[in-house]
Amino acid sequence: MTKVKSSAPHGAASETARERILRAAARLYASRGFEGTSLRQVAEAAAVTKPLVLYHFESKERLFSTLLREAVDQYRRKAQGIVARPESAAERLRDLLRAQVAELDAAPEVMAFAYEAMTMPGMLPLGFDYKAEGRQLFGIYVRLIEEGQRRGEFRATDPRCVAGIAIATLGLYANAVLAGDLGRIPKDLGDVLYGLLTQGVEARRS
Amino acid sequence: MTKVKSSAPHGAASETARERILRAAARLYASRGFEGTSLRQVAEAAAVTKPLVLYHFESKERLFSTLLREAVDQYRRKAQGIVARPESAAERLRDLLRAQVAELDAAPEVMAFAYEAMTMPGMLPLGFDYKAEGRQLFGIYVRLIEEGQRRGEFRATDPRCVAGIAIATLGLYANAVLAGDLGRIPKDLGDVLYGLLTQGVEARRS
DNA sequence: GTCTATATTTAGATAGAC
DNA sequence: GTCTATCTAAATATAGAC
Repeated sequence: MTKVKSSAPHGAASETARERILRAAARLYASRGFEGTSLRQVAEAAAVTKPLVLYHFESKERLFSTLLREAVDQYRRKAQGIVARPESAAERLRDLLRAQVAELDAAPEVMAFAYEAMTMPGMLPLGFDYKAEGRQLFGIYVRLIEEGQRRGEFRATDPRCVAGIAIATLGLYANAVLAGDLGRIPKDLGDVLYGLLTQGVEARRS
Repeated sequence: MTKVKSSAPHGAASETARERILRAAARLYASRGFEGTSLRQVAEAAAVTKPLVLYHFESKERLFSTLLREAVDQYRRKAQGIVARPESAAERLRDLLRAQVAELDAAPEVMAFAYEAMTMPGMLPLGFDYKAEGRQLFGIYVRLIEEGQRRGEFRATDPRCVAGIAIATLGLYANAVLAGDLGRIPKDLGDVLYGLLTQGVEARRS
């Protein structure tokens, strides 16, 4: 711990250079990909110099992996907390979608970045299997659908397809917001997605 | 037209260097993105030299735009042919999904490449608005859903969310195949996706 | 922690022989 | 059409002052 000479203490509101770098990197990686983003661009977007980025994160790869690990850990912890609840599978699916939509709305650049890193066919030469983390989140959805099927709440269909639909759609919305095609995430996106996932679009005869 | 001195005539089976370059580029762009893919990598994957790539395509950007235009044109023509049929909206939606799944299965690297280019938040400095092309395909889905709603076949919900679900899911499967997470596209993916999109996962009381 | 150099590698692209 | 050799610009990363 070094001496605090700026106005804000360590964890406080005023944004440190390190935090600015992480935010700028998430946005750039989401937009241009890992190899499409240079340290110069990150430094400029964060209003610092290139060597300072390397001072804080050691290398371009470490900046990427730090960012990804933090994002995925956060999503996974929240998701695990929701699926562990003693409710019906349908209710937990609804809450899981709502929670992920809330995270998407709060930081679309982080979700777009994480989705891209997870689904990208190529494997970046990082020191850890970052895609295994993403598969865990996917697995949470799959197990929830399977549980609902065992309980008779959900019909027999490929649970991985259902999980894929949910995650892919969140990724698409994240990209749409970042691209400016969508001003903001619709407040009820979680419920709309839940409604489509469980009921479909087809009109019912009453 | 230059003199034909190799064994195969212009449009024939034996793969030309030009075609090998296009295939290799689709795969690499899908995996690593535009800026993450170097001409050296494209040349190596196509088993030619770097200057030959530039001889055929003039620049890295022109290689990318040639590839994207051909892919999107193909998808759009086929989609327009299907939605113009005199059938119910539900039947056309099913056929559209089946057709896109067939294209996904035939060339997953092309669909993954096109999906990534279309949904990527950042805009590459190419000479044309390549994302407008993708929005046309999206619009085909949206109008089909809206028509189904007017006919009373589909219930009232956000048609853009339905279109997004369909397209995003196809993109995810394309990436999964390319990444090796999925051996092959399931034969019935079009029907499974259609079933989920129209009926949802929820079990019905009979 | 933050900066100004600068070293080193690799990128996209061209020239010119065959 | 395809190659070898080479140019120029930009990338990641380091050294060292403050």
